[in-house]
Amino acid sequence: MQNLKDRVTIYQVAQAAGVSLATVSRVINKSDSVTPATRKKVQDTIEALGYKPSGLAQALATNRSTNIGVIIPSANYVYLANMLSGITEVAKEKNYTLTLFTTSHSRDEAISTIEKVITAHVDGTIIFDDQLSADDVTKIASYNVPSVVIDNKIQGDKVCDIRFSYDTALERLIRDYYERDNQNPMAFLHVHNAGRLLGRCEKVFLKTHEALGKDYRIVNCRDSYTQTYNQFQEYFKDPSNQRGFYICYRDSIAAAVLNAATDAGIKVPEQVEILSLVGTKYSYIVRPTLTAMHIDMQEVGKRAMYMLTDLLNQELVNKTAKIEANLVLGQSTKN
Amino acid sequence: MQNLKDRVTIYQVAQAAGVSLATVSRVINKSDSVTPATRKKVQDTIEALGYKPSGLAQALATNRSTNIGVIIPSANYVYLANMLSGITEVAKEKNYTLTLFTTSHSRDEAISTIEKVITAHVDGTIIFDDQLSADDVTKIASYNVPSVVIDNKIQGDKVCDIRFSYDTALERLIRDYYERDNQNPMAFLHVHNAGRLLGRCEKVFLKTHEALGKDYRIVNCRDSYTQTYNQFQEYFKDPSNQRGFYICYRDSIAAAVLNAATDAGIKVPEQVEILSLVGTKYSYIVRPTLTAMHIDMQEVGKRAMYMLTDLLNQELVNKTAKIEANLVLGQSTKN
DNA sequence: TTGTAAGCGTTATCAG
DNA sequence: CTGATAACGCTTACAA
Repeated sequence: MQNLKDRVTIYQVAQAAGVSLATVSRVINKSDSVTPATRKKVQDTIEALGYKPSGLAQALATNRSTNIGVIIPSANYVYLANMLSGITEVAKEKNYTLTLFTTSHSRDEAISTIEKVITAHVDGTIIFDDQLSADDVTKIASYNVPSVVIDNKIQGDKVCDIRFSYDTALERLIRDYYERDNQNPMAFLHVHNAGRLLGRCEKVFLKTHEALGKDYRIVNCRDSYTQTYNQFQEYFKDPSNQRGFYICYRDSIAAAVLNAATDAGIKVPEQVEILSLVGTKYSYIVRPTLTAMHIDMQEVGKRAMYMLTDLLNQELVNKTAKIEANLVLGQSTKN
Repeated sequence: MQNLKDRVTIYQVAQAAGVSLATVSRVINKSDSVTPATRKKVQDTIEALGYKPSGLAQALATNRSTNIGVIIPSANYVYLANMLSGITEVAKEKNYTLTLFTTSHSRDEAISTIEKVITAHVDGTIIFDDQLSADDVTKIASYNVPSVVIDNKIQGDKVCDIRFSYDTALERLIRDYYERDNQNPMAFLHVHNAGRLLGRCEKVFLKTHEALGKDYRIVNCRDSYTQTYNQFQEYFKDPSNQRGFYICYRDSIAAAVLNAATDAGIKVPEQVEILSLVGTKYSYIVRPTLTAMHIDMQEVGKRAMYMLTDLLNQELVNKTAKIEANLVLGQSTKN
């Protein structure tokens, strides 16, 4: 244990132990070809000097940083935090370190993120970000960093993906609703620029309604609890809005609609029904509980990290994984 | 733009541009001493070849990784995600990259995390983790990596801290409660190993009750919504528990108590009052809304990152910052 | 089994 | 203003 400013280097250890740096290197890399005696000697002086190898130098020499990059729009969403948690778990198991890149939902940030990822010299990336296109991912891959991409259909030499499937569950839910002879049109809360996932759901919503020949509503709103809450306080003043089924992006938005309704004395689910598309644990913490589509994001994170390590070891068999969203019924819908 | 496997190096750029690598280095480092003509020539071939400098090599040469480590128990808590979000924002501004280290609430993980942080060669760390002691932080500092420590009183040559203060607000809240001539004893939900913050609050709770000569209760529970919810479903069956004031660690726990109460037909706040110590936005999403102590963790993250960059630039004036928790009244308490 | 020496891709100090 | 050349701390053939 030392207290000096400068790091102890492998060279100093070698000198103190009376061996060459190659031998020290062999010891820290657990190479077998080294006498127990010298191994011990080296280990002791490593201990005595408090030597820790420089990951930087190792990475430069081996061309492996044991570091993987995670690209997300922000750390501030519960479902992303859940995913991050799953990633960290497996990363630890596989002895990788994580570096975080956020794009703040902006294209400009996304561009500069790509640069950063490349100079950062990560061994691979996990990407869950709507700002990054297939071209961007290919560009990253062209610098020899493989990626697993979440919620985007991209595959290539060094790219695999994990896709979410909401289609079946969502379509069935819509059909079921009208079969229970509900005549109030469903409403879809459209959030501008909220990304692919919501976009795909909206498409399913539209298609299914067209197929059924049913009317529907699109309500524009923001991706913020407070703003949506305020908006729906106004919205629910109109009696014609006080009935119907509202499909919301995520728990916060659904909760905003839910609270605006109940705070205005509207009965949920008797008058107004609500669905959250991206459910987290908050869907069962609010009252009434929210009916929500669930995907275990922690599991997605783990899966992504496993796929990535397989990809890095060139032993990945399946280049794509599909994860079905699960409808969990709560008290915010009638059935 | 190239598609080859191996990275383009500075040397290849130099050769292609017909200059020495020193010149290329000057160009990418925006050194002034280089002719506009050659600068352009170099920049063009950099563009043409799609060259990105290796951060690894730069770090090794300059002894600066422009990378800071964040040490937290898990990414899976909302308030930590908020903090992370604040950190990323400033990190981006200051051109630092973030690497994430999680200790999973375990001492063993914490130990190995220290090793990892040191070999990772980060320029500094932000630590919000109860598993790391002052000694651990000092050890990290002895390897010449400065730290800002959150919610722990540690200062040193290269260490500064940000502390949370709950004492004043909490004590006043308790005194106010009994002055409103409430005779039902308050209850403190004790979570085993939940860390310093809760421990300090418990101490204030005990001291204030002793000073007032009031009875109190300690209820043991787990740091999990579901478990606490189940526990309190049982707990509230006992009529003697159906009155009182419950002080809970964080929103999830408070919501568990809240829901267990309301689901059992107990009136909140008329019969049972509830306080959350670590409030997040979920405290105003549940119904009734939760009275909670709030600290803006996003702001804490920003502040931490600012302190760290100041520390790194040796221009930090104040080695410690204190942040007062803010009591925000909701519907879960009477006043 | 161990040591020597040539990289890994930069920066930085000299001369020129 | 530009070009050699020596670090930076480590790994890894190749020799011994």
